[in-house]
Amino acid sequence: MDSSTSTDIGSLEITTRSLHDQVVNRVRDLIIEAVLEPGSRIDEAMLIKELGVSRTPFREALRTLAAEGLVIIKPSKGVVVRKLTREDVQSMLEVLRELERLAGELACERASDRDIADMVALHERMLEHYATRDRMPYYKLNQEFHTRLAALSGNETLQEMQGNLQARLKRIRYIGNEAPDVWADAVADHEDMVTALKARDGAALGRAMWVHLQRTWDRVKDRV
Amino acid sequence: MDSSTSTDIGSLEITTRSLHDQVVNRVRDLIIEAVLEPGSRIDEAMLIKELGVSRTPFREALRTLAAEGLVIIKPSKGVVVRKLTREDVQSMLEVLRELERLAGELACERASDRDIADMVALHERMLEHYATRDRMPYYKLNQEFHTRLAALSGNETLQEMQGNLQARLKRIRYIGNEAPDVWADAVADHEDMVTALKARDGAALGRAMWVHLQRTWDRVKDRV
DNA sequence: TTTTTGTATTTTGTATACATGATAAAAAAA
DNA sequence: TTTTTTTATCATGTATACAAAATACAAAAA
Repeated sequence: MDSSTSTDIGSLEITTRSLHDQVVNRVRDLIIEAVLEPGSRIDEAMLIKELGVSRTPFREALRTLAAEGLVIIKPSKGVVVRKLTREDVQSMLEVLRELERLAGELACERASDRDIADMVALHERMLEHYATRDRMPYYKLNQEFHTRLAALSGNETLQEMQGNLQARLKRIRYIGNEAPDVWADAVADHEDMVTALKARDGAALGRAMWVHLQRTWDRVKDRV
Repeated sequence: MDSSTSTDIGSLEITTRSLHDQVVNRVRDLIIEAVLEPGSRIDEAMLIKELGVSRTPFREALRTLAAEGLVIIKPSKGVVVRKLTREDVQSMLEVLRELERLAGELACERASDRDIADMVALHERMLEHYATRDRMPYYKLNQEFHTRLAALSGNETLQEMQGNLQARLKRIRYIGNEAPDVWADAVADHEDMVTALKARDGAALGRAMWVHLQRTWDRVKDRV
């Protein structure tokens, strides 16, 4: 073998992910960050030039994103970024609420002490960002908190579906956290969650997560 | 306009679905019916000849099916039909259980009297097939029962995710119904559901559906 | 002026060709 | 004979070319 691959140190591997995967992730981010605006048409010719790929992997990527519910492919018409209606958001949060409640219950049964300690540490870092009112880092850790709690459920399907809904709702959630009093409520909710998790009280954690997402809906429902 | 389109009678429109959609549905059925066996490699060259399409729509279809969780695409290696492990099935049923419980609760709130009457009628048709031990037609109506109940929830996201899990588990469920005593149990479960639905007792219906799916797991867990 | 009809242009859908990486087979070395 | 290395073959990934449909535009008729 040649010298570049002979020194095979752990995480230094060449990550030559397929173009498909790269395009999926790139375009997904563009949608989540609203660079590609909800409801707007995706100009294939323009984007493939921008991304420097051919139509084949790009169109395959759109099929994947369509299956994830982020874009709508209208046959022979084109592709538009999915625009969430009020009903869409409500139905997603209604489902996400149950998924996260279940995640909370299962996490209390299945997480290791170490896992729980990590969650507590994550929560404390969130509190620090709240103290200094650093919205963006708080927001990112918040996403991670929910993602990791889903992981602690030990249920892959749950994790997958929670991740999917979280991606679809990402922008919405960000919007919902703008008012300061709302932020304080969210922090209080998290406090309840962490308390329940430390006590491994599944029912209480499930309830806390359910309530948290119910409040999320209350917060965002007037803005969609 | 010309004469063929001037008489614009409702459902007479030309349904020239894209090759992509046709291939997705066709291959999905092949997987569900186990013509393409779990764990087996999908021979692209062979199947496109069989289906009479070119690689492009076929490969796009595989991306869609991968996103649905029915196949696994291994980069540069090929595509295999996803083989469900015991853990996969358990995690799916664990989630499906909660989704259907939620569907039951919401259906009691949101379904019209007409909807409920239709469900009861469907149930009665199922009983007839049970009386004559016609397994296949019973099985098909059973699928429809669960699908329609999800629809009555009025929650599109729930419907979508329930449909997805149902598709992934289709074969498993069929297997689970083989023993006659098991079948009797399932019928009894459905009796409880219909009773609760008629009374619009959301909590009871939710519980009945939860229990039904819990039993599904008990039935199939030794076979996967 | 407005509507209709035909035509040009653009966009989308599908097929095919080419490139790259993986696997299997054969040849060379141990 | 076994192992290694090289080479050939095949499958997959990507790009491009061609076909068909949709849209935009212009000319003709009302």
